Amino acid sequence: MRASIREVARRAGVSVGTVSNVLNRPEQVAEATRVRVLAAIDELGFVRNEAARALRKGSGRTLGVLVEDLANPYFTDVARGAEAALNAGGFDVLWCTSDGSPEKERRCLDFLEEQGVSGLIVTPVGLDARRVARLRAHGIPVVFVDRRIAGVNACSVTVDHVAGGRLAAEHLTALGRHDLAFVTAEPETPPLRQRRAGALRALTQAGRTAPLTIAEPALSPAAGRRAAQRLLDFGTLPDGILCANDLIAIGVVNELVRAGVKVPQDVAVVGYDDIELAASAVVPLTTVRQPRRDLGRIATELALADAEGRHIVLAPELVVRESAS
Amino acid sequence: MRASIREVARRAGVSVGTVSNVLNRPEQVAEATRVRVLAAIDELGFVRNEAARALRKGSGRTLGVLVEDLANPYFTDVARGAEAALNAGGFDVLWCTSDGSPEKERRCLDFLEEQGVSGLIVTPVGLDARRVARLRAHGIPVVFVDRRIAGVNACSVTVDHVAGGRLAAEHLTALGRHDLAFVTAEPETPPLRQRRAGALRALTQAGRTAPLTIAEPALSPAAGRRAAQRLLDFGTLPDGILCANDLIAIGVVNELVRAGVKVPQDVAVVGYDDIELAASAVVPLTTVRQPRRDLGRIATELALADAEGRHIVLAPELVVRESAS
DNA sequence: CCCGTTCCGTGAATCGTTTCAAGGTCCCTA
DNA sequence: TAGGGACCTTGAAACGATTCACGGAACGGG
Repeated sequence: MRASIREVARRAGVSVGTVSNVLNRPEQVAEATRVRVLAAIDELGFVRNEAARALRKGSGRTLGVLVEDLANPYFTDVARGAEAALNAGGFDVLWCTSDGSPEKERRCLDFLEEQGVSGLIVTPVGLDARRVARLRAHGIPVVFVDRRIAGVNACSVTVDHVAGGRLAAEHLTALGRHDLAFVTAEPETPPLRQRRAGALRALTQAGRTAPLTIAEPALSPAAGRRAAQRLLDFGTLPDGILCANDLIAIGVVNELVRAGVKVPQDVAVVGYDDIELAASAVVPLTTVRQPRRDLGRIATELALADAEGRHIVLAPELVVRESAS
Repeated sequence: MRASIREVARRAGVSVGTVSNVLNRPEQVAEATRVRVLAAIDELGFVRNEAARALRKGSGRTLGVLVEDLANPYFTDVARGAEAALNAGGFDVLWCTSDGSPEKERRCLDFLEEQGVSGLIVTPVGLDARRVARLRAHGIPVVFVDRRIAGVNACSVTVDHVAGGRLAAEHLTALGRHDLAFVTAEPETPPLRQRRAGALRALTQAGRTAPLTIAEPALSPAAGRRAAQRLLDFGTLPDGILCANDLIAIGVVNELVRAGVKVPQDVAVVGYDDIELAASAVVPLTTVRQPRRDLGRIATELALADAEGRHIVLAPELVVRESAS
């Protein structure tokens, strides 16, 4: 069915070792032989059997990337950053999504471990220290991205979300907005909690009252719309809204605009992430940019270098557009 | 480093064959033995080496899914439909993205073939008949999804985009909109061309003039905004706009709303895909829904069944919301 | 008590590739 | 012409799981 290295060897009139050399160390093979072997490979449509190669070499040339949700552009960008860096290093990526479920996360880890990945990049959901220890014991370096898990000994690349929340809050107060609301998702993952904590800290340090917090069950535009509806129903609107991410912020802005509320004149809105959509929203979104591709790239480098106990924290950056200016 | 089946066998005091039986045919192993083996597996943290298994069995338990762009929610949903169906069948998915580049598509196919996938689901970009023939000769069934390639003998699952374009156009004319524009991307992939052709045919059949066509280099909200700007610059707006997909439509609507144009009163806008964002746009989007998860699911079933020459065409459905009503 | 069955477990062969010690040519130099 | 490199090529031993023909044990019926 599928030609093996042995048949290529027979067709080219050489030994299997030579074919392998052509594949892996072409410079050690005489020009004439190499040409003959390559011709045989082409004629037979030979494709290397990666399973056999991985078995022999002890580990593959793939890295596992396990993110929470590929429908969220934030993760897609992290993933792309990782992929670019990996391809440059001659590796390929095995993608998995946990969909936020510890159960599915476990299944994905099983899969990736069985596949013999030589490293793992994860946005952890329910991952425990024991599992990570086993992975490391099996020679698979683990790098956390976007968030860490307390007490687990693995590298991580994160963004300083506390600083990000602070940036957002300080921007709104600098604009003279003091009656604020914070829209987040429930249950709150650590990054979301940190953003809110950063904002809160900035406000209390400035002697302001804590913002009203509204939680919706998802991080989607639909959730944002519902949150804005709830605010509208209260009768009295805040003059500034901090959102846990851009998708929610887009929903909030859409609902406000629809209700005839002027953004930013009546209510200023700040998002988080700076996804591509943010700039082309009805009212271009002021937001806190995360260096997403860098997250992916650096995580990859740590994983490939099999680094120990390094924790990289990247700085977020405020991007001012019209929705809060 | 990583325990093998042999060490498990030694620890449990049985032969490797028995361990393999516990793993693959547990009912054929006596209760007491099985318990002992499972305990050994647990103590050693044994994980099956999929490379060895795949090598011996001749092919893995994975399917390759190669889509154009995971950042487009359309593909994410197709992908999810496929994953759900695959997991149900005991398979796992290897994701790849071609980013619309034939070169990257080739690399991904090489990768997937080396990995020994037992089937392939592809939104083809530059795939030629020869390559597909080779894949089939290697025992890998290929299923095209979203679009087909002329003259290539492979199963396909597509949506009737001509009918979809027609639905959109007829809806606008039924609303009394006769001065239309069509916003698309350049270069136009077959599905886009078909949508436009369907719309055009519906209009000419109704004795209407062809719509003005505007092409932008991408299928993004940013592109939609630019297209709308160009329309605004013309001075005289159409009263209906057909968009090649929802992402573009969202950009168009956003820009129009920003410019003070009333949607749908002044200009009605119709999208295509019915992605999640469509329903929570500033003006909820009237659009043509594609059964995306069904696309993924059916493609999976065809691939697993190793079907021959079947071409499934699914029907699109008009979803009327506020942007054109 | 013997034979047939059923139930479990064994161990060696096998998958396709990589690796490496060993051997073979050829050429250059002394 | 012998000796020594440099350069190529070979062949066999792994890697770890699966499979299967075979054999031992236990049991029941005649």
